[in-house]
Amino acid sequence: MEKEKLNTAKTITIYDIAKEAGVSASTVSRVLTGSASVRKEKKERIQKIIEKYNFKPNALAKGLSDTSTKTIGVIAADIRNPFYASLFVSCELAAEAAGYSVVLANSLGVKEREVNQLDYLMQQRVDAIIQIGGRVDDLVTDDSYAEKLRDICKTTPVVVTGKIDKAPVYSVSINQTKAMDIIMEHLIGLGHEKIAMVGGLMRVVSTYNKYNSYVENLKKHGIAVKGEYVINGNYDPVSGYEGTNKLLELSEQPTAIVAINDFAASGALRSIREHGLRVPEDISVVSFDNTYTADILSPKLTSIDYDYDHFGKMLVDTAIAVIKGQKTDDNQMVEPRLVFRESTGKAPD
Amino acid sequence: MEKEKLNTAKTITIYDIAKEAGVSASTVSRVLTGSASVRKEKKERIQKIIEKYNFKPNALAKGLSDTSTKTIGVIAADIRNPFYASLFVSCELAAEAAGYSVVLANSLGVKEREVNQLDYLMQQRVDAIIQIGGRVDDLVTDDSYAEKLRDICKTTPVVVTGKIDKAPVYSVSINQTKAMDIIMEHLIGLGHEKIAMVGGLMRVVSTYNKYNSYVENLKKHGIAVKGEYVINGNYDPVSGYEGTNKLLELSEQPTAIVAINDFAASGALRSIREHGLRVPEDISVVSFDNTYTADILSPKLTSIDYDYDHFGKMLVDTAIAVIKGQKTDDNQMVEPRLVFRESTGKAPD
DNA sequence: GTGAAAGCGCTAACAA
DNA sequence: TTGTTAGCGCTTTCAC
Repeated sequence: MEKEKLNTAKTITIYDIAKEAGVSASTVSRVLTGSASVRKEKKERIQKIIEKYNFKPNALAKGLSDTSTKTIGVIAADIRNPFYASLFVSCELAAEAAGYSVVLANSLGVKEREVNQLDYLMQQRVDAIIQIGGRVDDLVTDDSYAEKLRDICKTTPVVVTGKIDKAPVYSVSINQTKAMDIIMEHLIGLGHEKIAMVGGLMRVVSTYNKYNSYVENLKKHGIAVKGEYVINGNYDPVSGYEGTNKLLELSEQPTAIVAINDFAASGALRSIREHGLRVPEDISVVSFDNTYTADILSPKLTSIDYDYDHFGKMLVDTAIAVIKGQKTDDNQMVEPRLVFRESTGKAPD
Repeated sequence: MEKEKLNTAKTITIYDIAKEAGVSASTVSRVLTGSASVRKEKKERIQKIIEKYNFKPNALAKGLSDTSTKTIGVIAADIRNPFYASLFVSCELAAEAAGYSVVLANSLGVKEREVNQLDYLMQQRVDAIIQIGGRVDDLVTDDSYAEKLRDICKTTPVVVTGKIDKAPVYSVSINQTKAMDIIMEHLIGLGHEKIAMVGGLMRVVSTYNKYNSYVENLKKHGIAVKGEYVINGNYDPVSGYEGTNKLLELSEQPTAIVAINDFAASGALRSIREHGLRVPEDISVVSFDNTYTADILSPKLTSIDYDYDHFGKMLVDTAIAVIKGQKTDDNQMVEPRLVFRESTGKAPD
C-alpha cells in the first residue's frame, strides 16, 4: 500500500473535543477520568465525540499533571531466559488487573546497564520499580548499587526478588531452603544417597541458600557430604554438561543429580546420554524453576515450580500497596512445590 | 532495613538546579540537551550541581514539550516465546545504539489485547511502532484491524514482521520461501525423498509460504507430493508430538520431518524416540527459528536461523528512518541460513 | 454541574 | 551567550 506523507498535522486534544461539544476542557477531563459528575446529556455528547475521533488522552500530559503515571518499571536480568519471561508476563497481567501497566528494562547481566535502567525508569517517572534478577541476586550487595537504591527508595518504592543489603527495599523471594528440602526429601525417599549438585555460583544468594540446605539435608539423614559431588558453574546447558561429565568420571558415580536450573539440567541429560546411561533408571535428574524447558526435554524434567502467576501478583501487589502507602510486609516468601515428571525415579540397587 | 516514610516531598527540577547555579532554567536545559552553547564556567557549575543531586530530567515533561519521546513501541505476540524474546532484545539493543528506547507490549495472542496495546502505545506517544507476530501473521488481515492501523499510520510509522493488507505499514519479513528451499535442498541432498511437514496453520502467512515452497521443491525434484505427509497443527511441542505420531503410523513412514518451529520439533523428537527410532539414523528432523531450544535438545536440532541481531536492527533502522522522514524500502527481506547440527543425516537405505 | 485559571517540568523561539 | 515567555496536553482547585 502506498505511503502518504506522515500527517504530523495535528493530533487531537481534549480542547478539540471540548470545542466540538461546546463545553470546557475541564468538563471533558471530568468525563474522561470520572473524577466528578457531569450532566448526563453533556456526558453522552462528549463521549460520542471522543469515540468518533477515537481520542486517547496523551499519557505524558496526564502523567505530568498527575505526578503519577500508573506505571511500574520492571528490571529483569534477561527476558530471553524463560524464568524471567514467565515472571514478567505474570507481573504484566497482575499490573493490568490493578489498573497499572508495566515497562520492561533488560539489564542483560551488565552491571552498568542495570544502573542505567534504574535511571531510565526514574526519568519515566514510574510509580514503582520491581527488580527481578541481576544485582539483587548477589550474596553481598555492591556498595554503590545499594547507595543508588537508597536514593531511589526515598521517592519510589522498590521491590526485588532477591535481597539488597543496606537499602530499604521490599522483597518477595523464593524459599530456596524449602525448595531444596523438597528435592532432597523426594530423592532420598526414592532411595538415593549419592546425590550431586551441579551448576551455580556461591556468590549468588539463591545458590548459596540451596547449597546450605543441600548440606543440611544430607546431614539430617546421616549421609556423608562429599565435596566432589558439588560442582559449581554457571546457569547454562554447558555448565550442566561439563559438570556432569566430571561427576560421571568419578569412581563412585552419583545416582542423582540436582541441577541448579532447567538449563543446566538439559546439559546434564546430554552428558548422561553420551555416557550410555539412562535417566531415570541409572541416574535421576531434578532441577529448579520449572520453565517450559522442563517439558520439552526427554525425559521431561522433574522440577521445582513457584506458581509464577502468584509470584508476579505478589510482586505487583506489594509495589502497589507501597505506592498507596499501605502497610506491607518487608519480606515475603514464595513457596515452592515439586512437579514430578519423568527424570527422577528409584535409586538403582 | 527499616522503611522511612516515602518522601514525596519534592522532586528536584530544572528550576532548582537553575536557582542554585544562579542561572535561568533555559541555560540548564541547554547544557542538558547540548542544544546551544553555554559559557564554559557556567556549564561546569551547572553540571556539578546536576551531579550533586543526581538530577534526571522528567521524561514526561520533555516528551510533552518536544512532541517526540525517543521511544519505539514493540508489540510482541508473547515474550515467553524465545523467538520473540530474541528479536525483542535485538531491537532493544539496536534502538539504544540509535539513542532510542523501546517499550514492550505483549499481546499474548489475544486479539483484543493487541488492539489495546496499540492504543496504549499511542497514548504513550511512542515515535514508532514495531509489531512482531500476532495479527500481522494472518494470511488475510482482519478488516477492523487494518482500519485501526491505517489510522495510526497517519501519525506514527508502523513496521511489522509479517504483512498487513490495506494499511500503509512497512514490513521487514523473513524470506520463508527461501528458508524452505534451503531445508529441502539440505534434505534432498542427503538422499531424502519421503519428507513430511509437521505443525503450523495454513491461515498463517509464514506457514502458508513455507508449505508452497515445500510443494514447489518436491515438484522440482520430481518427488510426488503426498497429502498424508503434511500434518497441520499448532506451534507447540504437543502438535509436533501428535503430528509425528500420525506420521509414524503410516505404512510408508517418512525419513525426514520438517517441523514448523523448534518447539514442534521437540515434540517430534519425543514421538520418534517413543517409537524406538533414532534421530538422525532412522529419521531426520529439521526446523525453523533456531532458538536456544535447538541447542538444548538431544540431538541438537538442525534449524533455520535469521541472524536476530541483524533482523532487529533492520526493524529499528526502518522505524527510525521513517520517523526522520527518510526514504525507505516498503518491504524488506531477512535472509535465512541453515545451522547444521545433529538432527539431520543421510537418508536410511 | 461547569468554566477559568494555574500548574505539572521541560524546550524553544524571541529578544536582549 | 543568556533570560523571558509561551506553550506541550492534561488535571484540579476555586469560584460561580
